[in-house]
Amino acid sequence: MRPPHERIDTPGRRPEVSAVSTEAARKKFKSHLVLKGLRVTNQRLAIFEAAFAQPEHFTAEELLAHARAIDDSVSRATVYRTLPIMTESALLREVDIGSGEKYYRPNQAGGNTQVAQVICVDCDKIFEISAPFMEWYGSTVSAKLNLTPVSQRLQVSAHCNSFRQTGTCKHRN
Amino acid sequence: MRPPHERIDTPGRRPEVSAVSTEAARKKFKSHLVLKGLRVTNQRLAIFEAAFAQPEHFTAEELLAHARAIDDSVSRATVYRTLPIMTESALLREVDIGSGEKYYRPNQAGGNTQVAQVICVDCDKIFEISAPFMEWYGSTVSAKLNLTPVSQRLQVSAHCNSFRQTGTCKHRN
DNA sequence: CTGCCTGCAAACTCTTTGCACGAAT
DNA sequence: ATTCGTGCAAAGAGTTTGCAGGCAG
Repeated sequence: MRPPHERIDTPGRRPEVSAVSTEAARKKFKSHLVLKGLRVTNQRLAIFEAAFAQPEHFTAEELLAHARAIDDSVSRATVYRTLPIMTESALLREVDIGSGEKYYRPNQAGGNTQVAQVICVDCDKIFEISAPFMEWYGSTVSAKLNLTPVSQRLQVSAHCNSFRQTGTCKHRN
Repeated sequence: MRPPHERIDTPGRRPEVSAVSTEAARKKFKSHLVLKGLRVTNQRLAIFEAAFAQPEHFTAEELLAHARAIDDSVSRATVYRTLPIMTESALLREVDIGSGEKYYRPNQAGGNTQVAQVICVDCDKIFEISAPFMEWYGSTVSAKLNLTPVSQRLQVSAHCNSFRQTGTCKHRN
């Protein structure tokens, strides 16, 4: 097997959410709300802004904290109610690494949806790698079972090499 | 990409846990307990037997029910305390499909540990497919990030084609 | 006999939900 | 003026844990 392309997001090459793409996403978010007959509330907007200001994957709890910094009336319940809206509209991707809590991340404009994750088991830091072959694999395998593919995920758990030596991970914490 | 080999476990070709392999596993289980200084209790044995009698992936709750049929003194707590012992000794594999509860499955003797899952989102039925390239992928990608690979998982979520038509899945239920 | 193992029930974590009030349209 | 959205707190699901008594070695 030879993976088509690969692009690794390391700290030195982090895809920052630029102001322009955030603006486009904001528009898309509001449109989506209106289209679905949902209301454009300050809480929903604050949650949106907080989500798109995150440089890394974030949890619901982290999102709550940052959203409250923007609008302190935001409640945990509203965060949990807004997250599905944002994932359904493809503004966010949900990343479940099997750690109890789910992570979220703004989707790139291009809809770069075929991504594998490499997870540092020492600090839960998530690296993402473009892996377009996943989609091909999903289709191929589903076809053999007479199923219609919905999504696929590929995750690698790994130890940080510096952890063994220093006892801590430089990635987070 | 061209996956090296593939083997799909369909109902017609289900890898039954044969009596002989169960016996080998039972020996391994007892050895493991002794080696770790753990005690060989009736409850642990009942849980082992129940696990290896399952023809499909099973949950902790299902395992509890079947273990109780063998020894009705088995408690939920002991099931949850025994599962890690059995996964650490590689007798069971843990399969997390992100559905709230974890699934388990006896490991094949050969240590067929590189398996992808295809999950029917309608009924949660889990198909397994040998995918040895996962290991290669994990190593390759980890190396680039200066990490040491621990494990990898590849999962495809899919709709059962018959579900759209009949409204039910023939796989389970 | 000693100390690990057990069942019970309470605790825990993350997420969802019922309800009455409040705000967007 | 409606009706949907909200915060609060309680409920829920799956899993873990503290404790006192029980059984393996």
